[in-house]
Amino acid sequence: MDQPPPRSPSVADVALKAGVSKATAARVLGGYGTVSDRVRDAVTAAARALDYRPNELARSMTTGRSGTIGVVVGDIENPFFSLAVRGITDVARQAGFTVILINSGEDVASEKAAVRTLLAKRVDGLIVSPSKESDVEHLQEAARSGRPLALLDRGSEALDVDTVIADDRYAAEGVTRRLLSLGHRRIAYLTACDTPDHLFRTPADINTGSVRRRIEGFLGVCRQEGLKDMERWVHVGAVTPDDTRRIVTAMLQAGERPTAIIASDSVIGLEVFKASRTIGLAIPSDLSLVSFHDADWTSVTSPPVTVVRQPVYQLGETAARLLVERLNGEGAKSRRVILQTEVVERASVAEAPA
Amino acid sequence: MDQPPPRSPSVADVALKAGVSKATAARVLGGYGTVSDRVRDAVTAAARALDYRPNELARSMTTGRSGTIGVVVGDIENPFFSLAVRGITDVARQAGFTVILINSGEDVASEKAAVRTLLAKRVDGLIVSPSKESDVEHLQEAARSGRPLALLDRGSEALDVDTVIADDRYAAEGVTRRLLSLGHRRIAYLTACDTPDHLFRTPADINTGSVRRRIEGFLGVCRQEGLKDMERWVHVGAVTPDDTRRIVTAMLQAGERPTAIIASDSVIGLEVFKASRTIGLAIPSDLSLVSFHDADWTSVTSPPVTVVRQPVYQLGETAARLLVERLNGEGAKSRRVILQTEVVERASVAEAPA
DNA sequence: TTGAAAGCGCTACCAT
DNA sequence: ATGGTAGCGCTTTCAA
Repeated sequence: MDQPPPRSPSVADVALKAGVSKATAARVLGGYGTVSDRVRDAVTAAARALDYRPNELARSMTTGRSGTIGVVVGDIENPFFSLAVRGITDVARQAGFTVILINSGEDVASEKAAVRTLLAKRVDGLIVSPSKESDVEHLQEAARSGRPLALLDRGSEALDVDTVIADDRYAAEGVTRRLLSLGHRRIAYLTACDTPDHLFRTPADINTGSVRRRIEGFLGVCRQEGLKDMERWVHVGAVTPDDTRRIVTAMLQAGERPTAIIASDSVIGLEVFKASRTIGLAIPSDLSLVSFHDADWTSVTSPPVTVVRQPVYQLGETAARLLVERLNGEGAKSRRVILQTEVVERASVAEAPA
Repeated sequence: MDQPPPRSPSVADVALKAGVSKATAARVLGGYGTVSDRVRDAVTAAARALDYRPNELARSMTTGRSGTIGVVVGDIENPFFSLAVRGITDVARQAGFTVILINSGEDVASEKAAVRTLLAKRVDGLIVSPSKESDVEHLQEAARSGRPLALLDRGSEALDVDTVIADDRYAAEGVTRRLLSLGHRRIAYLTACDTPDHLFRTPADINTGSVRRRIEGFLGVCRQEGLKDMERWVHVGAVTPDDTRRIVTAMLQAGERPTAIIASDSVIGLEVFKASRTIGLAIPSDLSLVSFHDADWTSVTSPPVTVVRQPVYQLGETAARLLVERLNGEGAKSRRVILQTEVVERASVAEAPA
């Protein structure tokens, strides 16, 4: 009548019940080696009777593979990342891997902790969307530890690892040229990336690779067209919707307000849309708006929003595929994949007001 | 000059280098037991020199705790789930747990596989948003296996476990009454939940708890008001945006079309919005729309959409908190938490057209 | 084809 | 305070 410790049955238990050795039971349970049909049946029956469940932990201990990949993104709540993560999980699952997800909040310290945790849990590989391109020693370490690493949406020159990004610079250049051709001269770029003093001076201030490239593209085209000092139109620190609202409102109510705004992601784009409406500025007659990320709602607003469509799902999918290939021992040198974007012209962009 | 196997250093290695026993090194490395300051320093130094990384897998093997909780949701890409998952991960992280995420695609078979995988990986606990209330033996099993389970957004009478849901029935009743009072009689309810023949007959056809309760509320109020046979206005199978578009278009172009539509989530709501616009039906004069889930974009459309605001983040947060408490040995009997919703009246609802 | 035994890296218990 | 040692559940030689 005493309670035996409710330990779940192990191979040893199954072996005992099946009347074979632990090794033999393990062979059929683990699906390796060779066993006679009779023994296989006996073991299978015993396992079923005992409701045996393999312990992946123990398996991982000896094989050295955990069947897990760690994913670190800024914020799963952001539709950009949730879509990318969907791409990752789909590929991972199909390849027999499971995904551990950690949000970094775009904070390097958290990101480091996340990577450490993941490494400690012995993930087989990592997919990281590094919050800072410059601060990557922890990633370097991960890579050196022998665990494959793939970078998502943001690269790093310093890191020789598989990388999947979009053609951000090119996209920004295109958008900027279009705006310029419509007569816009006061064009603002608004990003969540922040600097210590919340001020922007040079692209070097921006640590997020994808965003830095966009700003470089934006600034470059402006310079080409003879516009100078456009740096003052780059606004950083739109971290939360509240931040964004504050920044946009200030910007739009200033003496010399922008005639066009480029939003670095759909969450920011939405806030710009809201704020301009609140202030009473009409899009696109008073203000043109272009947003990165073709979020699903951007086509139903009035007016619908012109966006840079990024292949977000594929970004995740590709990163996962590269990683899985590497985990399977394929591929020698690291690959950098650049996925193409596309500008979806809708109705939030018009000629600059006189 | 020969390569020693690039095995990462273990406690034994650190102990050797520090000139202490394995047990002692383990004590400082694991942060348990007591050690002299001198020894602690020596071990710490050795660990640093060797770049020692604890192996959580091994630790889990002996402690029986993996520091991981498994989460199974329908689709992380759906803003509802990504927000709930954010709530979960925030709480989990703070409590020192890491999250393994699996999408079920609202498919019971996938859900079962997911639970099995998670159990095999020896997660400490599970949070599941069960795709079917009726089909829960795998969850029963999980619960019986001694690993705590918490249900998210959907309950099950059959399962005596911690559950966090919203007051769906109440919300649906309120929305229905409001519509009725505005003269609507042809009110459609549109959900992603599907039935084998894609036809709805009775709430018992709907296996997703939250949705079934809403439909019961909807139907109940209608019946109360003397409307009969409202079952024919319940449409199922709006799984993908394409499905939704097809269903909505057919419904709106039928001889007797609804004057109001209740969308079961924001993804569906968005599609209804798009489709009605495509068809040329004006919201709210020709068609009233109410959507569940106060997605961020619902306030910027023209007209803005009236929604049932669910405390989605808190749903996840609470589920995680209940689970963590249970993991810490607190709480005896299972708790069911019902979070309140709120109808946010915007401008997509008006009197029924004559 | 099957079995015995070593060991993965760690914790935990019992001595000292 | 420190060390010895027995496992955790599995895979993997090596023999038989």
